[in-house]
Amino acid sequence: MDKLTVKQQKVLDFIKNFYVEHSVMPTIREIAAKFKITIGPVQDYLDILQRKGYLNKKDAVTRGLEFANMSKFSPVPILGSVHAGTFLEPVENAQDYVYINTDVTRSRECFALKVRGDSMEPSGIVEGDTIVISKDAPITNGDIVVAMLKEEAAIKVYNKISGKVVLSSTNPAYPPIYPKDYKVLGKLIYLLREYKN
Amino acid sequence: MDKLTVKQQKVLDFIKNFYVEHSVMPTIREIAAKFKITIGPVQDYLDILQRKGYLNKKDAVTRGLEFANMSKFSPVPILGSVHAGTFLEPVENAQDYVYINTDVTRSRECFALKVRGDSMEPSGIVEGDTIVISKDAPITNGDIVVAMLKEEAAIKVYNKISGKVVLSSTNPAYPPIYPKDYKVLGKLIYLLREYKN
DNA sequence: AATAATACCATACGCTCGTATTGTTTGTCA
DNA sequence: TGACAAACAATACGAGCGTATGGTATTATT
Repeated sequence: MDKLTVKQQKVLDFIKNFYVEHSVMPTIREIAAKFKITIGPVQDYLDILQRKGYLNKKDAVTRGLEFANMSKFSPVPILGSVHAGTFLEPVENAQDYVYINTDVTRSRECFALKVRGDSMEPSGIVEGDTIVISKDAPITNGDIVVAMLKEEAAIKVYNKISGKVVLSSTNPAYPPIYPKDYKVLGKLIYLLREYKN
Repeated sequence: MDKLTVKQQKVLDFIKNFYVEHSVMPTIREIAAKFKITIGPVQDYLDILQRKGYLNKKDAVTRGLEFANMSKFSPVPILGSVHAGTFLEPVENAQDYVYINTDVTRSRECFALKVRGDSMEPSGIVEGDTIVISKDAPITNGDIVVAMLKEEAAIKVYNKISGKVVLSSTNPAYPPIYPKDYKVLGKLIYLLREYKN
């Protein structure tokens, strides 16, 4: 990536700060006003910042600038909670979302769950955590998955050993399961934990 | 939060999808075009979605819609890593950021660290996790903090019992410390973990 | 000394934007 | 039955937008 002059860097910094503060990109004239210059040179700056790879611009779209390497966030619905490593409870307010970097979701279909219980505690998944599950990521041995067992859903470690599927908890208090009927809802790809107060 | 009619929900969904796809909010006329209606009713929809608490709108700002419960993200610099519960290593690329919901940081000054080692494994903090530290959140007994001990930094549980400060790991392999010289760099407020393939 | 890149001014075009206003139709609920 | 909300049409206004063009002055680089 080409280096920027001091002024070019200042323009880019302003755009970043503006975006953090307002959550929209500035218009050309807003940038011009900030630096007390006319819109002509701002067009130059935007051309340069594009050419050097720091920005993208959507043609003829107001506030249509984009940071070249700032990934986008997409809303992932929080569908329910997995309780005590056993059953899944739907959440009432289906409008609840957690916003995840698209680098992580990679445009896969995802949903999120709240963790209840301690069945996965030894692998660092504890009560209250928000876990993001991808519905269509490929699953290999050792992956952590959410699986339906009859009418119950649980967070388990998936292993297929010589054709036989084992679903195990990392907490030894819960014995491994060799299920006849099961359906893997998805694979754990991300975890969020907020420490409150 | 007031319930939405089917049509109102569709409009809200379109706005969400548009945002995910284009990373800018649609204009009134773009919404109108999508539903093949005029801009009058779209104004009605936006008023309703605002009144019912799903959207905010910046006055007279093109593409100035905002999701009411989608908080903004602010960049938190990843300053280094905490290795094996003992020392802190600065990260070379200071341009590395993790984007955190401003609901979480609450405009507090924060930084992020990569976790190395297993000193906090029993409390669900494992190797590779990204932890977000607030420099100015109040600290009370039981909080997890990053503390400087002489020239070393570590993740520890903070407790002050009858005037005496104890810094302990949750992994019993590391004995608790009753430090003479120490400085608390900040308090753990958030944790991110990506499960890579 | 010549060339190129940077950093600026000035101005104009036409379109798109949010806003505002007035009105119609349909359905729901007290 | 009467009131109200929802869902739409039609149109007008002025401001703001991205774009384009054609300059000048300064500073590096070759």
